[in-house]
Amino acid sequence: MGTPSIKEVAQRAGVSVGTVSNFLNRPGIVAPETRQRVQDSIQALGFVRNEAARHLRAGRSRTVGLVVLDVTNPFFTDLAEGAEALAYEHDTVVMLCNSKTDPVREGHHLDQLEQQRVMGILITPFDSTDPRLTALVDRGTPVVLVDRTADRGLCSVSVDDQLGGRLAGNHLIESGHRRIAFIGGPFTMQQVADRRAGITAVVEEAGGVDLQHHEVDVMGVVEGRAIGEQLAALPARSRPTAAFLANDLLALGFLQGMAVAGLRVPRDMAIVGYDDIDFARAAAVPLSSVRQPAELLGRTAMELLQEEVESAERHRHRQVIFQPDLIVRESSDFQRRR
Amino acid sequence: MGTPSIKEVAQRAGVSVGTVSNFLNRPGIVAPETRQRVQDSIQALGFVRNEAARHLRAGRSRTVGLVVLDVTNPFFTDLAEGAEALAYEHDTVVMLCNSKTDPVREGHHLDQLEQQRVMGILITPFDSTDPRLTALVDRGTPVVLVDRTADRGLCSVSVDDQLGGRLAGNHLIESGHRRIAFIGGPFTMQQVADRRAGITAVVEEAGGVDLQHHEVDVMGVVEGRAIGEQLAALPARSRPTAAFLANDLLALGFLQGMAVAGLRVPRDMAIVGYDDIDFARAAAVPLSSVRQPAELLGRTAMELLQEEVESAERHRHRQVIFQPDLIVRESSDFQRRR
DNA sequence: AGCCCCAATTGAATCGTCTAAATCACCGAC
DNA sequence: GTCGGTGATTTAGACGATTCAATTGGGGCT
Repeated sequence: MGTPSIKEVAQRAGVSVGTVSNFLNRPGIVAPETRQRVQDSIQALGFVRNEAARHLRAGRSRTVGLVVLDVTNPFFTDLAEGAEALAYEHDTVVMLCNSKTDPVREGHHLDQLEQQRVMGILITPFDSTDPRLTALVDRGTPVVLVDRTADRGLCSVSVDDQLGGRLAGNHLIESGHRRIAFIGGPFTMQQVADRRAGITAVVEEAGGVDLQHHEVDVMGVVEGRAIGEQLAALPARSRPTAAFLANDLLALGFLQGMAVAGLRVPRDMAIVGYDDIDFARAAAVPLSSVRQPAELLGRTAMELLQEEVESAERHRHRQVIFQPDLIVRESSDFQRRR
Repeated sequence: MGTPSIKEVAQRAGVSVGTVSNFLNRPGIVAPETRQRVQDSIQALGFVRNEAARHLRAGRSRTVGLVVLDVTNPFFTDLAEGAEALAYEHDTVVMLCNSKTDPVREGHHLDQLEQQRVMGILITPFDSTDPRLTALVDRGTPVVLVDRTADRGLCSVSVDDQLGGRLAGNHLIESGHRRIAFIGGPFTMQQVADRRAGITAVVEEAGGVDLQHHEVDVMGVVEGRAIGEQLAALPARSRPTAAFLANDLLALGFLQGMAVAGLRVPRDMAIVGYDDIDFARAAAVPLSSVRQPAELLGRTAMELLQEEVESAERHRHRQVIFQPDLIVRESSDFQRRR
């Protein structure tokens, strides 16, 4: 009635279940005409392998969990793309989970993934020091941090966010800006904190530059626009002349806010975003942005995980760190006279 | 060594596996102090239920596959939100799969989901007549079409796309537009075809209106902007004065294209989008859009699926159809004198 | 004392697949 | 004609949780 099992396939083909299993896993050792009979039987019955049984038997699932902060952010889908590409080569499936920057949702997803005994988890955690993560590892589920640097016993793949912040800051300072806004949040998130630390450092080194900080709960277009309108409403004398946003969605929103308020970009307000997502380039005013190699991040994270799974015991955790690049476009391409 | 099983929990608590299972599934029938002992044992060993084993025994998984055309489109994530909310109430997990409007990827996801014996699949298919879908159902995996109307033996949840097209078309015609562009694609996709049919119908009814059609491969911001720049380059005399875009991402891109070309919206070009995603409202020029109840769609689809799974045999497939609403905002709010 | 009943617990069978060891059939060589 | 060998196939447990029929141990009642 339900889906046929290997047993029924065997029966119809007049062989034992072992042979069918061999056909599926080691077709080479099955005699050609037997192979044909089994093949026909599978076809006729519409047999589909039962992954749950395989998994139970193997003790390990063939899926990898990928938990990201925001699936609507192209940065994360590009990242997922990279991870999936490599997973595909390893005959492995990726289960995409959206935590929406909410620790409760994140926890729920982790629970589910652990119950499913996933091969491993790639995660951009809300809080990378969460003890839950190491607990997972202790109980046998490998975890690789993505877009976060691990300090303790974990693999991680990240981009030097401090450097990213410095690149953006230097660029704005060199363009003559003396009042700069940093916008991002929550500040407790490591990436945001690092980017902020980067620009803060160069601002202090430069001297005579005023850096103000604006925190948001979620880094989306809507929030960016709100902050943009808020800043635009300030009198020109005290308003920042440049803004560095901790991701491109914020920056795109911010840009919209400027348009609504009638401020020109970059003349009245220079903008630098982060991630360099595809439509940063396609924005009304093409957006300067700190580029991260999203796809490579995802691919490398999956690589580390596969490595960890395969070499098991003698695995040494690694922290891979990539360098960001500043891509200057029209939104910040304006020399401000002192 | 690996994760402890129910057996080890039982041993440590000095009870049988049956009792541990009872504790997990029907705690009420376990004596209070036994319950405590089992609880302690679980805690001490860090026991985590093995979903694969439950699933194998139950013959049915507790996860539902949700295959969407584009996870970066907020319409689909809102939809996913609705589906997940209801899934949560049914103690069920949603596996989000992104087909990226690519039939090959879609097929791969369907294969994986079937091997996992998911409880059911919610899908916005590339092609709703794909025989693969009915094959799935025949082999025992319930399928609910989302944002598509099923003709044959399937449940579906959709929005009246022809009506949506009519609403947009009427609005533009009544505002005095006589040269209108419809932009979307691929035209083979049912929703796109229906929206186009809707506006085509009202255009024909009105008479004296010129409707031109532009097809795109993928409905994203980048494509919208490209078409926008293309139309903006036409001489004002022959250029359409209004555009109806088959989704909001296209419309947002189109709007950017106008800004780049220096055309004013809505004076030089009126714009109506589709889906009414959150940041249609937040765009530089707030976007008129045909609203679909995304979250409700997702929730209802999951409802139909749960219903189908539970009532099994005596289930009658249903096609739920919602009505769209036109939300008029600044991007089309301009009376054009004839 | 004998009986019954109820609550609590146990034990065994089951789900579908995989694997290692065992069996079988067949062939050629001595 | 027997032995060894090879290649193909079968058999018999696992894997971990669930379920249901069977068992145990008290109480309460007559």
